[in-house]
This record gives sequence, C-alpha cells and structure tokens, in this order.
Amino acid sequence: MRRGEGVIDKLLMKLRARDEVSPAEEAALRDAIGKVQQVAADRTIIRAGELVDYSTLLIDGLMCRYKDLRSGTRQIAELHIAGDFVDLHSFSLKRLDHNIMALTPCTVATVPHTALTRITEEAPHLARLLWFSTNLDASIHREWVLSLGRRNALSRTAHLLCEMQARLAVVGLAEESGYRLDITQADLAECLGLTSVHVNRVLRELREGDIADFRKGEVRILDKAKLWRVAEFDPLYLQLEPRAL
Amino acid sequence: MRRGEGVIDKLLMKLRARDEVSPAEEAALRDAIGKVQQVAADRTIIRAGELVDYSTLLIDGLMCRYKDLRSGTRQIAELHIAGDFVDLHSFSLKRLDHNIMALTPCTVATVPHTALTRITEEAPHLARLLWFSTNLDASIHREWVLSLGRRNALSRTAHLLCEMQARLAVVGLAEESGYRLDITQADLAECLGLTSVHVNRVLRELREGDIADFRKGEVRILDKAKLWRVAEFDPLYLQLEPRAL
DNA sequence: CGCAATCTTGAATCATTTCAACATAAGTGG
DNA sequence: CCACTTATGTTGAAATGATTCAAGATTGCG
Repeated sequence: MRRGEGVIDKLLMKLRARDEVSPAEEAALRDAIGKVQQVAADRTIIRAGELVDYSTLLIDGLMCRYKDLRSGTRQIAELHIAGDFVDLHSFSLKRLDHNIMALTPCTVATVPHTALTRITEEAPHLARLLWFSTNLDASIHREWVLSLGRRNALSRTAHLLCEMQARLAVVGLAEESGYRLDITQADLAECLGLTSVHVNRVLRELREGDIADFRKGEVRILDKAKLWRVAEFDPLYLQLEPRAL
Repeated sequence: MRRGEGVIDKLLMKLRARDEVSPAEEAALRDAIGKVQQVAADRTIIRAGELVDYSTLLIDGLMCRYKDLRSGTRQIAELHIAGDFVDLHSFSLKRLDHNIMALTPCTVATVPHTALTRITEEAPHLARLLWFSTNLDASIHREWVLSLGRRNALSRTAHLLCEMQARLAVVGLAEESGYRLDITQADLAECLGLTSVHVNRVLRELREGDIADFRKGEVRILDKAKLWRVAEFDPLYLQLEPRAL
C-alpha cells in the first residue's frame, strides 16, 4: 500500500455515510496520514496514562479500548473496526484513560496531532467531521452504559451483535445475514460485563432460539426481526442518517 | 443576571482547569450564549430523536442524560453539574440518542449551533476546548462502562461519590469533606444500574463502614482514603491536568 | 394535619458467577 | 504426520450478589 493509498477508504465510507467529504478534505485527510504499520493480535499498542502525540486510524482488523481493575478483571469499552480512529480523542485528552489492544492482527496508520491541529485551523468542516466521529464513540458508550446497566445477558449480547452488524455494514464488512467477528467468547464477555461461561450459555440460547449463531468468529443472523426485538435495538444512536456538519 | 453575566463562570472554571482561555475566547463564548431560562425539577427538556439546533449550558442545578427500555427501566448515562454543556454533542449528532432531564430546579442557557459553527470557523483553539469537553464526557462514559460492567454495587456507588466530588470541586461546589448532591436514592440507582432498594443497603454499608454518608442530598466523605480504595478511584479519566490544546 | 414521596428493612427468588471437569480445536516441534 | 501442548469452548452443580415483593417508618409539603 502506497502512502495514503487505500488507507483512508473505510474512514471515508464511514464519514460519507453521514456527510459530504470534498476532494480537498479527502486530500487533507490523506496528507495527515503518517506511517502505516502491522500490529499482532493481542498486542496492547497504547497504555492508559501514556503521553501520545499521534492518533491511530484502524485500517484493517479489530481493536478495542479496555480498562481493568486491580483484580485483573477487564472491561472493554468499545470495539473498533476498519475506518475507526481508535484514539482520536487522545488529541485532546493527551493521556488516555484506557488501553488499546489489537484483538486480531491489524493494520493501522498513525496521524500526528500536529496534523489534526492543522485541520482544525484550516479545514473547519473536516474538523467538525472528526469531532462528530468522537461524538459517535461517545454515543456508542452511552448505549453500552444502557446495556450494562439495564439489559439482561441475553438482550445485551443480542444488542452487541446488532451493533456490530450495523457498524460493519457501513464500511462494507457485513451482510444482512451475517458477518465476520473474529473474537473469542472471552473477548465478548469483556465487552458485555459477563463471564465467558455465561456468554457461552447465552450464545447457545440465541442459537437454540434460531435467532443468531456465533461460532468460530462468524456471526450468522438467523432471524433479524427477532434479534432486534430481543436486543431492543434502535440504530438511532449510530447516527446513520446524512446530515450537514 | 444580565446576558452573559455570570452565565459562563463555571464553564470557564472547568475549561481553565485544563487549558488557557484568552479574553477574546471568553468574549466569543459569551457572545454565543442565547437565552437563559429556568427549568423545573423532573422536567425532560430534550427527548431522544428530537431535532435541535442549539446546545444547552447548565448554569446551576443538576441534570442528567438518560435512556430507557420498553419495560420502563431507566439508565442515567451521565450526571451534569454547573458549567457542563449537557448536549454539546447535539451539535454534530443532530438527533440525540438520549433524553435530558433536570434532577433539581435548574438554570440553563441555550447556545445556537450556528454560534458553535462560527467558533469552529473563527476560533479554532476555542473549538478544540469544546471538542475536549465532549471528549471528557466520553471519558466519563467509559469509566461508567467499567463501573457497570465490573465493579460491584459497593465499589460502583463509592466510585460515583468520588467522581462527583472531583467534578464539583473543579467548579467550586465541593469540599474535601463533602458536597451537596440533591438527588434521591432512586436517581442514584438509575446512575448505578441498581435498584433503589439495593442502593439503600449499599449506602448503609458505606455509612456503617465510616466511609461516606449520603443523606438528604448531602454527601459527607468520612474517610477519603478508604472511599477511594473501595472505589478503586483514579481521577486520570477526569483529565484534571493542564494541557495545551 | 394529612398525603405523597422517599427511605428502610426482611424474606424469598432469580440471574449470574464460581468452580470444576471435560471436549474440541489449533498450533508446534519431533 | 503424529504427539503434545495450549487456547477455547461446553456443561453441571453450588454459591452469591442483587432483585423483587411487601410492609412499615420517616420526611417534606400544601
């Protein structure tokens, strides 16, 4: 992949699902991209508290933001897919409050904070698009707060399957009938605030109810209507409607 | 209160705890303020899905962002205090994913989105401060995700008491020894993903352990070290260190 | 003073965890 | 290519943290 080539394709799909991105803005984004690298599965690329002067765009693979407690239990705060900035917020937070880890082998690109500052100075509409992108992360966090606080294990699990379908579809990585989600039941448990044992039982329940089938990193949606109903899924929070920022 | 007078004081305290705000930026903020209004306790001022073309700055009182499920159970995603924009993110989301409600009688000011757009065009550093402010909300959401997913009821409750102490202190509304938090145990339960009955038991436990005493909307911190330990509270996520945005 | 909201406590129930054992799949080196 | 090891998935039974239901106490308010 040449510098900038292909690197921002998924990001552009994600942004253009929400608002227009002009050729000049596209060029500005491309210019902001620094080095492209591979990251091995299970590698934590940024640790909470670390000072960073660049953000990371995920080009391919799955990453997550996670926090842990002294006991060693871990909670994933967000799953990231191709086209997501995994830490665009480090631009204003400086020291991240969480760790960032690759769940699968990943390709990432770095974007220096100086380049982001320049965008806010010279390309305000593009800056608003990036601001939107961090606001979308926050919206996803809020939905997870609702899930963790008030949905039971079955509904919460179903909800995550809905969310990932919708988000992956935006960047062309999911069909109506299913998608690849190459993570373990233990990873899922860390997203859902459950134990992996219980996730296993819940997945069986979804399978036996002919609702959805998660196996070997592959999600099959057997009955979308039923899945949405169980999850009480309302995609409003994913902000899929076009707008003018 | 005259237009702009006093209205942005707490907001300025909040921002200046993190970065400098120039007199010109202060003036720009003041200019962005529209009408100032009172809101009665329990009133929901914005409903999920509504189109809005202004954001709301909380000047006095307590508000919250909440979502609910069909069953009627409600989850509060964030508590807001004086100086917080309760819905700055509506600037890029257009349709909010949650409701916003006053928990106590409140004073609020509206800020038209057109004024925010102008700030992004003409005052990029101020825009970055506002972006920071939404990123801080997201950071708070992530900590709540950790609480709801992995902390038990006692630790989660203690954590919320720590968070509110730290946030209120920034705007001069909390002492080391305690602060006013004029909400009911039922409201607390909606923040914590618990039932009000259980919150009541947990508060008793904190009281009997001489850790903290919440009563009649007043939090007394009896043993800060113990409270922080129980909560595993680390204020890093509140981004209290100064930075240059 | 009386009503409604809020707080408090006990007992039974339930969802999820924990512990433990075993099964299957995947990966590595001889 | 098989034997071995390790990671992941599966299931059952007992334990536990939080909920539910129900009743009574306290507080605030018109």
